[in-house]
Amino acid sequence: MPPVRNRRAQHSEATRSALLDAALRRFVEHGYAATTLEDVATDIRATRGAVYHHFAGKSALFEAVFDRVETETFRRVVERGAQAGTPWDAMLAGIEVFLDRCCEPEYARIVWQEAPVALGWHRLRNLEERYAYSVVAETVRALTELGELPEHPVEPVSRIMFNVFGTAGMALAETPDADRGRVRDEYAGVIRHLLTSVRVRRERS
Amino acid sequence: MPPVRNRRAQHSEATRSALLDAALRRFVEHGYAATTLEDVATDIRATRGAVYHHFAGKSALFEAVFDRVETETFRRVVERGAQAGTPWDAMLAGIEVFLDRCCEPEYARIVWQEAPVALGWHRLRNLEERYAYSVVAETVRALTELGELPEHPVEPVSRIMFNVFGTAGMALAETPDADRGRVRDEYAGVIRHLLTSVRVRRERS
DNA sequence: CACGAAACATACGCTGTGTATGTGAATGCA
DNA sequence: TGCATTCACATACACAGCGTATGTTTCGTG
Repeated sequence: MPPVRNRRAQHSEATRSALLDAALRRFVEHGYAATTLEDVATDIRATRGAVYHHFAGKSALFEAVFDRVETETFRRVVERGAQAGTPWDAMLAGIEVFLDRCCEPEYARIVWQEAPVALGWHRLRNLEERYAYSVVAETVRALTELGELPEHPVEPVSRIMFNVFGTAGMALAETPDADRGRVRDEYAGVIRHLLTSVRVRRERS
Repeated sequence: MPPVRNRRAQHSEATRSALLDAALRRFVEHGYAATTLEDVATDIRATRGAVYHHFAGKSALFEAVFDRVETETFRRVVERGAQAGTPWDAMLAGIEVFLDRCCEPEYARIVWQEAPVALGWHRLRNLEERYAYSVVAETVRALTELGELPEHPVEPVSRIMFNVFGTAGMALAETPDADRGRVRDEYAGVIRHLLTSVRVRRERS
């Protein structure tokens, strides 16, 4: 089928969105390396010209997809966290939301499996600074200040916690649908145990 | 300078080794994506033909480099662990060796930064099964059986621990030489604290 | 109703991988 | 000792896929 010729100015935003949808699907199903811009374009009956009109290049397209997925996740986590009573409970609630999100293939694959390949380690690190990591770091900072976490430099603690969550994300990304619920709960259990263990037990005065 | 023509059968192994050396240096200094097989070949005054004679392709070359680096690390960790009295102390000692190894740029860059890009997530996971992860998993299994670690499924606990170590590796990979000692000790402290916290405290009977 | 300008499509070049083929030196063998 | 074979590469070629430069259609605007 030949490309459609009568795309109008008003459809611009729709085209961009359709490209993001198509790219997301391709990246999730076949991975970053195996998807061509040609593929993405023809999926919406357009050409690579359309892609390069809306995005600076292949990795920029991935970044846009990544941004969409991460922003949505970030939103959900913060939303739920705000409903909790204490910072500690906010964190626990946020983890549950996060783990649920990791059960959706699009999140797990894009963020934890493909992103390192597509963006390279440094770029990814810079991006995460704006999304998930910033939330974790802020939480750790607050909890340390409240005395609920032991006195350690915030940076390594945050990095470690961030990657602990990431471990669950990566694991769930490759778990078959049938087992995903069980594995999710296993990780939830281990993480809760871990956090409880490191939580500072204050003496009742 | 033109390629050398008089390479003899006896030099074959030397050529292979030289290619690995050159590749390692290139991958560490410029990253996987930015290094060409042409670069690697000319570094030892050969052509890409030599590379394709010894290795199946670019990613296979990286795998060989990866194997070299990981095997050496594995060896050191196990060696030191064997000297410890108890399994728990063996683990702690192994962690110290591992963190020292992470301070060497070649290890941190190859294993923690470039490997995901070069091999993709799945391939890397399969490889790690044979190296670092297997050691961690075996340790966790043993410690759980001894009752030193709480009763959790071995798989998620091992994955999480593995990635906690990985966090330190990644962090050290991008830490400037001047700060590396300090950061190393920060991570060592946090990890020790973490492990001590989750260790099962048994009642003295 | 010319006249941009947005929103693409088409055409091209270039880099780097992989592969197929060529070549000289050593080695086995009659 | 001559010749064939094989190893260890070098050379040459094909091709995929990214990026870029340029063309074309449609619509808003004066």
